[in-house]
Order: sequence, then C-alpha cells, then structure tokens
Amino acid sequence: MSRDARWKSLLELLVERGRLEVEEAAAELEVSAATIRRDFDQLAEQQMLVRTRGGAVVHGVSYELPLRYKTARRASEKQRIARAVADLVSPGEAVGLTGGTTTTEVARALAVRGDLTAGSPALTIVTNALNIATELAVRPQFKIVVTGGVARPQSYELIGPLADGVLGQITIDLAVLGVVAFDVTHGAAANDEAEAAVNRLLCERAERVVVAADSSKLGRRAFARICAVGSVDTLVTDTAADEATVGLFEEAGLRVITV
Amino acid sequence: MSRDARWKSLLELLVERGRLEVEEAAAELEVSAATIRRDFDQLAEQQMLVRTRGGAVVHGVSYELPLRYKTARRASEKQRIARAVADLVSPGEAVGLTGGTTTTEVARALAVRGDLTAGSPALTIVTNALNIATELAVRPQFKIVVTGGVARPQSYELIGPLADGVLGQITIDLAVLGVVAFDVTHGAAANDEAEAAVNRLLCERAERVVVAADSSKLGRRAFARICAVGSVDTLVTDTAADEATVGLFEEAGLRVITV
DNA sequence: CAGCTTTCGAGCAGAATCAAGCATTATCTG
DNA sequence: CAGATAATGCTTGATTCTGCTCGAAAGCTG
Repeated sequence: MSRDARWKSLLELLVERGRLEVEEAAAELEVSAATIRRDFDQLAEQQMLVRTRGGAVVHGVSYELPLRYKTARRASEKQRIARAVADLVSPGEAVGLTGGTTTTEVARALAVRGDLTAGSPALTIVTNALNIATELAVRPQFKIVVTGGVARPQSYELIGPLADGVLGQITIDLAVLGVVAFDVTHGAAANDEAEAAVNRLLCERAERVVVAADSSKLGRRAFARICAVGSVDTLVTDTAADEATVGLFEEAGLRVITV
Repeated sequence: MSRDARWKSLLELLVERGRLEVEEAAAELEVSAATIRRDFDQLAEQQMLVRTRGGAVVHGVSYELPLRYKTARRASEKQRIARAVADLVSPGEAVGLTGGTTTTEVARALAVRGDLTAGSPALTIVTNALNIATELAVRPQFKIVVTGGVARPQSYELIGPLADGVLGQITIDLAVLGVVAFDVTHGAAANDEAEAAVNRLLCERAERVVVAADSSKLGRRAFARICAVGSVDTLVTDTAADEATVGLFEEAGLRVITV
C-alpha cells in the first residue's frame, strides 16, 4: 500500500470516527505501528490532524472530508457518464463546470477528447472548482476562466459574492451541473446554499444545461435547491437508474441519456 | 512504441485508475522501468501528473508531497526565504500571495506554522495563483480567497480584467510578491505584462509589501514592471546576495532580511 | 508519591526505489 | 550511405521507506 493511499485511508477513518489509535490503525491497514506514528506526525505537521498520545483526533471542527481525500465511489459509472457528457460539447464552445467528483471526471474526459486540439482555444472552460481549473490549466487547448470567490474546503468550490460578480459578466453555451440530488418535483440540489447560489447563476448564464448525476442521486432531495427541473435540458445518468424515474424526467421534457 | 503513443497511454491509464506504479506501467507497455521513470519525470515537469515515490498520481487529486521539489531550482534557498516571509505574518491577518515557486513555498511554510491554528480563520489568504489556492484550500485554518480571471498555463496565475475587478473589492494587510527581477532603479518585474498588472493591483491593496526573491533575481531587469522600489517595504533574500546590492536596497529605505 | 503499563523516539537493517552514467539501438539529416 | 542525434535499457551507488528493537518519557493506579 502506497503512502498516499495510506494517508487517504487514515484521514477517512479519522473523519468517520473522530479519533484513531495508532495500534488500531496499524491493524486495519496492515502496517507497523511505527509507520502509523510517522504518518500521523507528518499529517499533523501539515495540520491535517492533531496528534494525541496513542493516536490522533480530527483537526478543529471540520468533520466533512475534503474531496481530495475521498475515495471515489461509483468511479466507473462516473467515468462513463463523464464521457457521455463530454460528447455533448462541440469544438469552440464555452462550457461551464461546477464542482464535484462527476464534473471533475467530465473535465478529464474533455481533456482526452482527441478532436479538441485544433483552434485556439478549442474550448473555453468556465468553472468555480479549483481542482478542475488546476488540472486543466496546463492543457494548451483550453482557455480556463475561473470565477473568484472563497474556497470551500470540502468541495474545492469557489463561492460567495465575488464569484457571483464574475459570473454576471460572462455567458456560456453549456453548463454542466454536478448535483447531490435531482428530483422531478424538487429540482436539482446541492449540500450548501452558497454553492447552490453559484451553480444557479452558472445555469442562468448558459444556453443549455446538463445535469450529470449517477443513478443514486435521482429521486433524492437535498438541502439547497439549485434550480427547477424545467431549467434543465439534458440528464446524463447510468443504466442502473430506475426506469420509472427516468420516465418521469422524460415526461417533464428532459432528454435523458443513460450509459 | 513511440514516445508520444506511450505518453498518451500513460495518461489514459492514469486518468482511468487515479494512480499508476512504475513497474506496473513498465509491464503493461512492455518497456523498461527506467523509461517509465523518465516519462513520469517529463510529464510531471509539464504538470500533467504528480510524481510520487513508486509511481504517479493524477494531478490535482492527490498529494503534492510537501518535501519533494525535484524540479525546483535553488530549492533550499527558496525554503529558507519562505520561512522568513512566513514569520512576518501575524495571526488573523489577510495576506496576498502572487504566483511563482517562491510564493508557493511561502504558502507551504504558512501551512506548517504551528501558531496559526487558533481562531477562525487564523489567516485569510488572497491569491491569484491556482496551485497555491488548491494546496491551501484543504487547510481548515485558512480562509482562501481566489481572484477570478483567465489561467496562464505557464505559471498557474489568474490574470485579466476579471481578476482586476475582484481585487478592487478587497484590502489586505500584507502582500507577498514573487518576482523574476528586482532592481533598485527599475523596481520589481515579471515576465508577463498581464501578470504584472494583477501583481501591481495586489500591492496597491496592501498595507505592507514584501518581495521574496532569491539572490539571482537581484539587480536584474525583466520585461514587465510591477512597481517601483519605493512601493516595497521589505525584501527577503538569501545570504548569497551581493553586499553592495543589498546596501543599495537599504539606502532606498527597504528593510532587507537575508537568510 | 511509587510502581506499573503504555507510548514514544531514535537508531538500525533490509528492501524498494531512484538518479546517473554508459553502451546499444533507432532515427534523422544531408 | 555516413555521421550525428536522440531514445532506450542496463548497471551501480545512493536515497528513501518500512519494520523492529530498546531505552526513555508519559500516563495511570493505588
């Protein structure tokens, strides 16, 4: 087990339980206690946790794990969805991407699309997600426009009035929305209201809106509503989606793509 | 198998799996481990992936191990300078960081400063550098404010009118300037005029301005001027700096710290 | 406060990984 | 075709990581 995988597991366990003992972690990850001690010390130096005698506790009050340390769930579904979303994009367009694991995969799928190398730029990407911007910034075929704002550690998204101000000045062809819940009656939703506000603004600036959501998100509700179903043009989800649920979205006028 | 094809395969495998080991990749592509290592190093230099011991990970998702700076020149000087700059910051302040390798080290030095854990937030960081924002975003002790703008691939800096607009709305205590040249008569300078413009604006919004520059930058000139010497309060450089040069800066009224 | 247990930190050995140099092969150029 | 250049594979010495041991320190108990 590599060190970064180990660190990721340690932080996941820590966030889950609030406190983690050296011996306990050593047993679960099947490495020696000395290694765990060294890991804890290094993570503590980076302020990712607080060292205690015998173990470690989470740092501060933040109990939500930053995206960076989460092991991706449903990774293959997300990648299939991402490829399908990437196919909806035409060369030369301006595409908006919100934050989240699915949209990050969309960014990667766009990066490896072979036909997007010509033109300058082949694609303009507008995003409020730091990780997406960082990953795509080195690709010469993309022009990356970042909204300003305050970074939300859990999702890497930039939020707040600064982001709203920047978004007010631009227009895009296609908005790709990563959501935590998407329901016919309650619409698309996020966990954080400031995040939802930025995402809503991005939708309003777009000609077409695509929701990228694996089937576990469908029919669910979440705290902060982004927009109504009527504002969305296309839904891309995986084949595990319930047929009845898909039917409801289609009745509501959406084009549904299952992959 | 040509190098281009190999690089393409490597990146595809990496995107698919998130992490790729040297030996594993060597076996799959049927080349020697030495070649894979060289490929990884070259791709890492182009920021297409992040090198780890034993393999590589997708850029932006996993760690940049804080103690590994293979490509950075003058790494130890930069780290010493960075620590000294970090010591100029008091808890609770708002600090602005421009882009560049030296300022990235300053960000890391701030992250490991032990006395910055109390309060919420202990420090507000304003930056137009994507890599700095991404690295610091997961630290709960910081509030990260990102200027919007268009990403410059070479330096990860956000530039353009969107960045200017956001900076006009904020005020900071301390601006840390990474420069490519700093001369008594010609002032601080960057390679790109749009970058210089954003940096200039950041200085204007700050009460104190610190230039962090290793000794090779002193007495040099570069294309795009950021500001005059008189706008700078403190210069932090390494002990290899020429004494006469340092004297000139002190005569000009700067506080010079050599480490 | 004394005695016991647990945990820590440092040092060491073995294994894995890396960097650099060199020989060989492939590719390009005129 | 000859020479130059670049890429690849192999070898070697150095570095890093991991697990183990042992004395010291910290915490617990009575």
